[in-house]
Amino acid sequence: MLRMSTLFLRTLRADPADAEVPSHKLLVRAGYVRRVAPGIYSWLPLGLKVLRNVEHIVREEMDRMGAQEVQFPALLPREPYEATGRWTEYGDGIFRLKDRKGNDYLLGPTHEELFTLMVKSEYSSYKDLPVSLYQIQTKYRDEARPRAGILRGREFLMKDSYSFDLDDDGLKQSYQDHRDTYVRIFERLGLDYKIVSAVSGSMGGSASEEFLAVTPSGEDTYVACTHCDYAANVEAATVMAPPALDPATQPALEVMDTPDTPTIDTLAAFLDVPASATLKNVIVQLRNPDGRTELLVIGVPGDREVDLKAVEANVFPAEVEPFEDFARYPGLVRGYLGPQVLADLEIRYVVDSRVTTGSAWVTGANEQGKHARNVVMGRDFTPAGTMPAAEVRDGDLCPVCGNLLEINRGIEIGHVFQLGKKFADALSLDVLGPEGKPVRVTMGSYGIGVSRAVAAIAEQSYDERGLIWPRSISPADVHVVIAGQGEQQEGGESLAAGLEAAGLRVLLDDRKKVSPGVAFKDAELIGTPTYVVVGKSLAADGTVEIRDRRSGSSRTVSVADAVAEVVAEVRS
RNA sequence: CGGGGCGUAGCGUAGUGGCUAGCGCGCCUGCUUUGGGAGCAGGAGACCGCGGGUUCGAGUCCCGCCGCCCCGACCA
Repeated sequence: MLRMSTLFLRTLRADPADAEVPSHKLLVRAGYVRRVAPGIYSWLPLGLKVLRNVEHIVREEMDRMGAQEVQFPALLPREPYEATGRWTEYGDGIFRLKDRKGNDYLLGPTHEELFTLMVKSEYSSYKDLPVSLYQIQTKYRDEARPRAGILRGREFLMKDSYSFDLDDDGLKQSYQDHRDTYVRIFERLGLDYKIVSAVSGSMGGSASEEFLAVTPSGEDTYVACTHCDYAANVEAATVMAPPALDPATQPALEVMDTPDTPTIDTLAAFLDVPASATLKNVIVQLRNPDGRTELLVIGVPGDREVDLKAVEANVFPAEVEPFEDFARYPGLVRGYLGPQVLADLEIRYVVDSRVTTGSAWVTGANEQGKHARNVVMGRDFTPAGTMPAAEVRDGDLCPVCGNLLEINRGIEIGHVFQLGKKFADALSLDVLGPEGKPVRVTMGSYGIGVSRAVAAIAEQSYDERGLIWPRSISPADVHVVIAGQGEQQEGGESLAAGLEAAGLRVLLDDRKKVSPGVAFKDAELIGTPTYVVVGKSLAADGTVEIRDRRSGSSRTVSVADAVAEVVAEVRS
C-alpha cells in the first residue's frame, strides 16, 4: 500500500514555467517526473509505477507473440556501427565517448547492429529461423532540440525488436505478427492511435507503418480519409489525381508579356488568375551517394509548397540540396521558368501527381518578363515522372476512395518496419539453407517508445484538474482519501486494508495535517481513475463515497459494501 | 544552426540606477482548524545564471559567455 504520509512526492500548485504541453505540465505538477538536464528526466515513485505498468503490458504482449527478451548494453563499441556506416551517418545525433585508452564508444540510439551480430554469432542454420528478439532498454539520442518534457527526450525507454527470416514471405509474416501485437498493446494502454503508412527513409527497406497517438501536441502530421481506412504520414501521403484529359482538345499555347512577375503571387495578381492555375517549377540539386550532383525541377500547382521531405523520400538515396547557381545555367530564367525547355537542356523534370496529362497551366515562358498560358502536359512538355511532391491539405482527395482527406497531428509511439537485408548485408548475416548454401537473412525492425507512451497517454487523458489514467497503467487502482479526523481515520485505514486484501493496488491519503481540500486536489491531480472519500458521511450514516475521476460522478455506498463495490468498478 | 522570448529561494513571481531584494505557495515550530488548495504567530531558505565593464552606487545600463522555453532547420 502506498501511503501519502510517507510517499516520496511533492505536488506543485502551479504549472512549471518551462512546460508547454499538457503532459509535461501535469507529469511535473503531479510529481511523476523531474527534469535533470535538457531532454533528460528522473522518474519519481508514482511516475515509475506508471512507466513499469506500460513496460509490463509491452513485455506481456511481446512474449505472447513468441518474441524472446534479451538485454544489450547501452554503452557500445564503435566497430559494429562503423561496419554499417551509421557511426558517420548519425552525425551529431549520437552521444559518443572514449574510454581511458582512447577507444571510441557510443550510447546506443538503436540496436540493429548488435542484434544482427548476436544472431550471426549464435545461429547458423535455416532451421533456427524465424526468430524474433526484443529488449526494453534505455536509448540515447542527442536530439538537436529536445522538447515537450518526456515526449521527446535525449534519454528514453524503448522497446525495440528485430525479426530474422529466410525470405520475404517470412518477413511479411513476422511484420504482421508485430503489427497485430502492437494493436493489442496500444488497445490495452487505452491510447487513441492511428496506423499510418510511413516513408522508409534512410533506413532503406520497404513497408513501414507508424503508430501515432492522436494529439494536437504531436510533432508528426498525417492525413486520414474521412471515409475509408487510408492514412499516411504527410511525407508518405498520396492523393487522387485529377482525371487526365486529351491534350488535343486544349487551346494553343500563348506567350504573354508579364513584366515584374517573378513570383506566383505577382503573376496571379497580374493575370487575375488563381494561383492554383499556375504551374510552379522549383529547382533543387540532388547529391547522389557517390557525390555526383544533378538538377531536378519539380512542377507543382502554384498555390502549393513543395514538400521537400516527400521529395527526399522519393529520390532516396540521393539528398536534396537548395539550388542557387543560376549563373551556370543561362537557359534557366529565374522567376520565369517553364518546363517547355527542360528536355532540351537535359534537366530532369518531375511533376506532382496533381499535374496530369492534358492539364493546361500558366507557367514561365523562359524569358525575362514573359509567361505562357495553355501550357499543356503531354503536348508542350512531358515530365520524366510523377511524385507526390506538393504539400497535402485538408480537402485533398483520398487516393483509395476519392473522399476527403483530413490532416491531423500525432506522436509516433510505435513503428513497424520491413528492414530487408540492409544490416544482414552490411554484417554478412547468413544461415546455411536446405541446399547447403548460405542464405542471406532478411530482417524487420520494430519499436515502441515506452516512456513516450506514458506522456502520450497523459496527453490524451487529462482535464483542468489533472491527469486521468486508464486503469491498465494507473499508479494505483484506487485512491482512498481520508477526509476528517476521528473515526474516518480508522475507517479509511480498514477500507484500504480491505481493498488491498481484495487484490487492488491502493494509494491511501493518510496525511493528518492536510485539509480535505488539499487531499481532493491532490487525488484529482494524481489521477487514479477511481477514488474513495471516507469523510463525514461515515460518521453520519456509515457510508463512503466512490468517485469516478473521468466523469466526476460519485455514488454513496455503505462502508460494509465498499470493498465489493470498488472491486467491481475497478475490474469492470 | 537561424528567428523570438526568458534567466531573482524548492515552485510561481514583483522589483522606476539609490536604504537590509519584496510577495504568494511550499518547508520548519507552536496554537487553532478539518468536505474543496484554512487561520494566527514565529522562523529557515537567494553568490538576483556566469564573467567583465560603466557608475559614488548595478538585480536594474553595456559587452561577452552559459542555460532554458517556443518556432523553424535537423531528427530509423
